[in-house]
Amino acid sequence: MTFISVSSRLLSFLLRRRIGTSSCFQSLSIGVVHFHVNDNISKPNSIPHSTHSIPSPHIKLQQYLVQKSKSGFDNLDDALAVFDKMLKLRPLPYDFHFNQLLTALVKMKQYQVAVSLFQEMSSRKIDVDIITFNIAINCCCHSNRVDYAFSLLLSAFKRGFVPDVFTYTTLIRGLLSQHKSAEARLFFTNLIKLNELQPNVVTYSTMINGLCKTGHTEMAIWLFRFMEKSDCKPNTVTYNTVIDSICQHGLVDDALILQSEMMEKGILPDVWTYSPLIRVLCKLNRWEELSLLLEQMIEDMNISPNVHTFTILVDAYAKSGKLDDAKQIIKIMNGRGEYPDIVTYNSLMQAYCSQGQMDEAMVLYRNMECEGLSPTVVTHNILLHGLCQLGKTMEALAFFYKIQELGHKPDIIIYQTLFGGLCKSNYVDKALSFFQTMECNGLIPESKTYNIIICGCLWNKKYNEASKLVHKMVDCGFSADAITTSLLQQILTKVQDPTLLAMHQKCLQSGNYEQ
DNA sequence: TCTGTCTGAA
Repeated sequence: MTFISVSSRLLSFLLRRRIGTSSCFQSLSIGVVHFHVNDNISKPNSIPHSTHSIPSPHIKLQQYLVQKSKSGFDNLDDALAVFDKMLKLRPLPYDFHFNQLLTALVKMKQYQVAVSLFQEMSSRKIDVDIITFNIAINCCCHSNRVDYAFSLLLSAFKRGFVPDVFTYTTLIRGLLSQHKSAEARLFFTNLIKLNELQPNVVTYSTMINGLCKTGHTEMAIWLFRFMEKSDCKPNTVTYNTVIDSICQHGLVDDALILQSEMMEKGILPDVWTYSPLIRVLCKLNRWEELSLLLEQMIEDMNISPNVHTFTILVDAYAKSGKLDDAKQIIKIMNGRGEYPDIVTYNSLMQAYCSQGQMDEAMVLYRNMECEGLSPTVVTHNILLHGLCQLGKTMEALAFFYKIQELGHKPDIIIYQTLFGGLCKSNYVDKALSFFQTMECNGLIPESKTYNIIICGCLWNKKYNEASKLVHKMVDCGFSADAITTSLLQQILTKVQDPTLLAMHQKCLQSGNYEQ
């Protein structure tokens, strides 16, 4: 089956299933919370089961915090104002309330603020429990301060708290997110050996994900199989983690087998299970299987694609030159209440650019801003690349300056695109001068950066500049890629220049060609 | 009230 027939089948299928937008955006306005301040600083030791004995401001606070810990505060100042009021409230709110406030901050990803509030609570000797510690430890890990997280573990011990499975799972994730996978593995196994940790499905899934992400896929699969034999069975998240990792390695058949396995065991897949599979099937041009999988997902399993899933499809259509189908997908998304975001638009913009429809891409770029979507460095790179591909080098250069005027900092990929465009139009001197600017701006060239500009120099017969850059590149631990090497060899068949020969020698010495 | 996948674009 061809991509075209799958695409029309899929489109009509999605159109048939079009649903209205969700009407669940009800206002959840909460009245102003009034706090009373008195001088009674006594605090009950345990949370009463009946609300009769709880002062009214505490009940309001509880209701407010329950809602805010689910939805998050509108802004940080509101959260801080509530914290200040809580500090003045007498009797002091329960640790439970402070935990809810900290949880709300976590929802807002205000990890460092949460840690500051925890410190403030500690300095004021406000009662906390192991959950407060767990939240603070988690915040440290999210702020890449796993060292501080461990020092909090130590203070928890000192204060007589017994760390639980949440504490240890959080710390294991912290270590893994800091690429300390050996330490995480040691910590995990030692805790089990010492009987300090009875891992639950989250602990195992965390460990498996960390192993996958740090390149220890085999170990991850071993742990996954071990789990299957244990009392703690893998759940949807565990399967999703492993399926995603297998897909990342392009082993879609293994991933599909695992997906069937989970369904046979009665573990329900979700949108996270399907998205990596859809992505890899698109990438491998296995359209027929893609179509079947989408049908299974939407019709059999009643799982609705989300913005990520749709973007994978938009991107697949865009990359196959099916611009109309990509646009059709966006219409379907709107109809289903899944609104395209910046990533979706970037894919669409790329489709316009690859079709040479730069004007359309620019219109989309401007409209997008009207819709409140802010362009990213990726957006700018797509447009810059589009202009360079069309040979509109001066326009590309103007665009490059304009985005900086608008306050966007170019990244290494933007510079690479620019170098490629300039070299292609024989403005290699300009490229070399931008290369210097780039380095002055603190951006460190990567292998690809060097290779692009070296090729540019070679094309333009700037052999001395090319030679200097080859030496610099090799000294930085990079090597010539296949394109640079073959270009060099091609030139050498015609020109027997000693600089070129030395350069070629240097390239050969630098190890395997990077593909 | 606390822990996990968070997938999509250059």
